[in-house]
Amino acid sequence: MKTYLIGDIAKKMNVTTDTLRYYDKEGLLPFAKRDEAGRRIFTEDDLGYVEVINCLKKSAVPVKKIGQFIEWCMQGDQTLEQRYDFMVKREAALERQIKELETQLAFLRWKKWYYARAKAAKTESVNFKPGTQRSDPALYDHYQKLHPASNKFIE
Amino acid sequence: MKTYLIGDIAKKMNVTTDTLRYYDKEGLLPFAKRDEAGRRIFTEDDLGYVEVINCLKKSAVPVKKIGQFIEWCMQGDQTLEQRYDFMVKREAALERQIKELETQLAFLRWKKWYYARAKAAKTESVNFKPGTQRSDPALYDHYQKLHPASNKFIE
DNA sequence: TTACTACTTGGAGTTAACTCCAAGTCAAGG
DNA sequence: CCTTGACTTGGAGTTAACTCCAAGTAGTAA
Repeated sequence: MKTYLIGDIAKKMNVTTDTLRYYDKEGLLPFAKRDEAGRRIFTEDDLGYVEVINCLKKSAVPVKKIGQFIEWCMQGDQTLEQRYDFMVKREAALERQIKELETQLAFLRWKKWYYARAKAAKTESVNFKPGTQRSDPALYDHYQKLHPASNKFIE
Repeated sequence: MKTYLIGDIAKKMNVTTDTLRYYDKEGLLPFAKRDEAGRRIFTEDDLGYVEVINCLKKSAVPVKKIGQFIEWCMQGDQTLEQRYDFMVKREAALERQIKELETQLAFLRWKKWYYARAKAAKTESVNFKPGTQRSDPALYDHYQKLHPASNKFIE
């Protein structure tokens, strides 16, 4: 059966071998066996775990929590409930995070428009509320009319 | 004119006053003046900067980069180009990040479905490719037919 | 007036996630 | 057979972003 060394996995995950050894120390790779030379070997089966670790990492799940999940995987069928609950919680957390980022994106786009307008006038003051140094609320209203909320999901 | 102390801003941003003093040390709050007692005072005008800092923080922009942006703000109209470019880059980065998270969310949902199925059977082995310990590719195909890609944007 | 907060500074400590290094082992290619 | 490169361990160092003192001052409410 095809096996992989730590460097192969590093390439797949786009991390360094040092990072993988750190993950191993933290309990993320208990499934890795060793060959006669003491080198970590990964099987085709292990790639499934690697994929999960990668996904959780990219979803900003802390290493310790990933370790907990992998530990459950090692314990077999008695932890199916925990693993399901884990996925439910992560799904909810990620949905929240994406919504949060959508909000920030909308703000960034308003600021981009704001600076485009200031740049065209060669002065930020065209955006100010008369007699102040801060953005005119009427300008934001105007922006919102020009840019009705997009990025709505198809349900 | 209405002014604010550090604690007021902390409440608005939902951070501690220690965190705000750390931000000040890092150059994020150069607009803050001091009262006779040496306390930082924030004006209505400053709230605009606070809002931007908050947005960039939530978008995972490092403190140093936020500091650079605020510095440009302090330099006036000669940096409008940089500030516009900054917003363009941040918009693109955030769009990329959201797309990445959408991908991970899709994976998490598949795994949730996978564990729901395993849980119902009281054993993960119902999901395995016969003769192996890993997920049957045919199962994933099946899942994809049941769950056609949603979360597409309205353009 | 007295107590109670909220603020000030400087600086030390913490945590997560790497990142790097030294010294050594092993295997495959020429 | 020898070199080269990939691996091994243990452990130290780094970075970002806080987080937590201690010691002191200043404004507010009873």
